[in-house]
Amino acid sequence: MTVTLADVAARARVSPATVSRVLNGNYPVAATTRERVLRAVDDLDYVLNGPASSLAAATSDLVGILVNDIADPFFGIMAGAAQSEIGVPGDGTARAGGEKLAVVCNTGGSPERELTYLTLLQRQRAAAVVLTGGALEDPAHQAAMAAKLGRLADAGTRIVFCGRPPLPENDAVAAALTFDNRGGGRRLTEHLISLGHRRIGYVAGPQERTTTRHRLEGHRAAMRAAGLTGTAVSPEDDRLTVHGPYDRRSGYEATLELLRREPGVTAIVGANDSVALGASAAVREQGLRIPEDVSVAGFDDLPFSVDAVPALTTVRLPLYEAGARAGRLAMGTETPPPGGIATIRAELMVRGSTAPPRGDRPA
Amino acid sequence: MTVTLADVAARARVSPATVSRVLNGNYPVAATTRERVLRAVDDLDYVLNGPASSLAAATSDLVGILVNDIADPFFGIMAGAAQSEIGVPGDGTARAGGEKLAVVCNTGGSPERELTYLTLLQRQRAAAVVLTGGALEDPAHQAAMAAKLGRLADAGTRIVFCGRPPLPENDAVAAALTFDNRGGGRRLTEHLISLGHRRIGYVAGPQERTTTRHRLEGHRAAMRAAGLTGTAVSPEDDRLTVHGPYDRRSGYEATLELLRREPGVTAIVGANDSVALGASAAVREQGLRIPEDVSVAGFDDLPFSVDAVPALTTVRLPLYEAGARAGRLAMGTETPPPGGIATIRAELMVRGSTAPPRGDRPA
DNA sequence: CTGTTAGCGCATTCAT
DNA sequence: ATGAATGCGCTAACAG
Repeated sequence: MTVTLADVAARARVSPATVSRVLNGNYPVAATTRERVLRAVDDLDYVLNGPASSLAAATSDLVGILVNDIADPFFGIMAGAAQSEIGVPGDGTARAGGEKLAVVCNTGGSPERELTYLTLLQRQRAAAVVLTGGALEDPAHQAAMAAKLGRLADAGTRIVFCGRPPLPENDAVAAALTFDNRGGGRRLTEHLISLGHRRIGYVAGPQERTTTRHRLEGHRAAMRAAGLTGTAVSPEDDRLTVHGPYDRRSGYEATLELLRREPGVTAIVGANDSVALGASAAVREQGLRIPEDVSVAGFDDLPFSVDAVPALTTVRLPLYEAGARAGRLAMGTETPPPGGIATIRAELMVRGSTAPPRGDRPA
Repeated sequence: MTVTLADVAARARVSPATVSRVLNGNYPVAATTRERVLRAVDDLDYVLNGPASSLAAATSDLVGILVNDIADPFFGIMAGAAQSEIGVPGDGTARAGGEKLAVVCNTGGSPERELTYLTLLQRQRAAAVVLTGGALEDPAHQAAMAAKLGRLADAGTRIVFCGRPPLPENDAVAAALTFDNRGGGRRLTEHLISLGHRRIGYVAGPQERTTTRHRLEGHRAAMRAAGLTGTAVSPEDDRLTVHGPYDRRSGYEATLELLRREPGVTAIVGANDSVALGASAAVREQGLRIPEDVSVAGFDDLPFSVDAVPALTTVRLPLYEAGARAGRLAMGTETPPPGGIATIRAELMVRGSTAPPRGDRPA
């Protein structure tokens, strides 16, 4: 019923092996023979049987990209960039083999689903896997991940981290691109402090996530350095920090809570831009103006942040560039950084949503 | 080196066939035997060889979800919803077979890449394919798509459309969920007209896309019904319409162009919410206020639209529900609508970004 | 440069 | 309810 490689071989009057060589292009074949084979492929509308090919070759052309939340442009931008480096030449052909199939898998932030997806990709004998976004800090899960990644690597799957801190013993991970979340968080809060803010509310991401912790640590480091809090996490820190998911609703609700706890806050920092947008809505709903009464800041610099009113002060992460680089690393078309680890700089973007607090002036 | 089914069989002291039956669960196996097999699976850390399994069974557990732009939440929301219905039980196990691997493929809006991805999924013998978003109206591409989808369907791949109009002769497509873009566009413009607007600029999406055309047709139908334009596309229509990609930058630039062409416009409609956000920025940059001087409206009601200032009047599409339903249709866990086609309602959301034009009052 | 041969690991007959 | 045998379609030696 379905056309096989043998059918193509018969029509082109060559052996199946020759057809295979033409399609995979990894072997010298006479030009005229190649032509004949390709014509037969087109004539018969032949499509390579991926499973058979993968079985025989003991590797597949599948590349998995794991994301925490596919509806969040933070991940969409990275995933799209990675995919554009990995997959699909875009000339519509794909008659032959060799094209990678870059696919995005949405874990929804669930550690179980993360592991399950890795198993599924292992089952498919994936050529590479890119893991984006922060990791869960639960020791049991980290151990399970390390074990799973080790097995994947042993089976020949190349593993790349993008926006995720490297594992302690990362024999498995070929390369890790990690964002300077701590530095970005610190510079952002330093900016607010230099404007004169002293009581700064922080709407953090979910607990036990590396991204959450690093951004918060940067914030607290800046506060400490300015003598605004103790050296350890103090009750004061806790009172001005609320955790929640990385979405606008969390920013909205946490900000209402912060304003209730401490009406004297003059600035709210969101763990990311979506949170900051929700925070802005809450601030306004309380009859306060941005930035005159309360400054608001975010993190990531997603495309919509510049269109917020007023434009959102935030920390820019080069998501597209990082994703593209991760894609090239997964393909093996870029040499890994020394030690397999590269830290990607986070740049402070000062815009209209932050200003000196009422009746104050910059330091 | 790598553990195979035969290894599991040896350890469990059963035949390979029995192990296969346990893993696929489609066959009666004694409880004690099953236990023994599953224990051996865990002991050996066995992972099914997907390619071998797919080759023997002539079908795979891969499900593809095609999107135009993975960085756009419009697609991310639908894809995430579909994926949550299709894949990954989330209990972390996935020891056995039967789990579907739902993966998202980013075409970037390119018709060639769309076809290439379909070929790649065909090569993998995908169990199902979900195509989201509008289609290109180029006849050559449509013919190529119809042919490709036909071949996929013949090979046993279930095909579902989500937010895409059905094909003329859709034997191949199991089900098509299509948004009422025309109706939504019409109701939105009717709303503006009822507020008293007469000169309404329209920032459309890219040419030759069904979504673009349908939304624009709805807009023009409302204009015509109000006697604000001729029955056909008139020069006037053209003068107040600018096409561009579905992003904020397009909205920004097109709006500057519209304000230059016709300073008397009192309202700008964006083809989607991102475009509307860019339009808002442009309007403000010209020193005009929203909605006092110029009303702005969008389409889709993405999560950030309610946080715009003022909150964006738009047309709500139930993206999550549609994606989830498409996922179930792809899995075969929901019966297709009569005729295989269902139209999904678009709901007008009136918010603060639209108001009567200066010195006017509602009709 | 090309043909021949022998599995890859599993699902599925058919037996029992 | 379980075991034995066959072949899915292709790639990768190995010859020539």
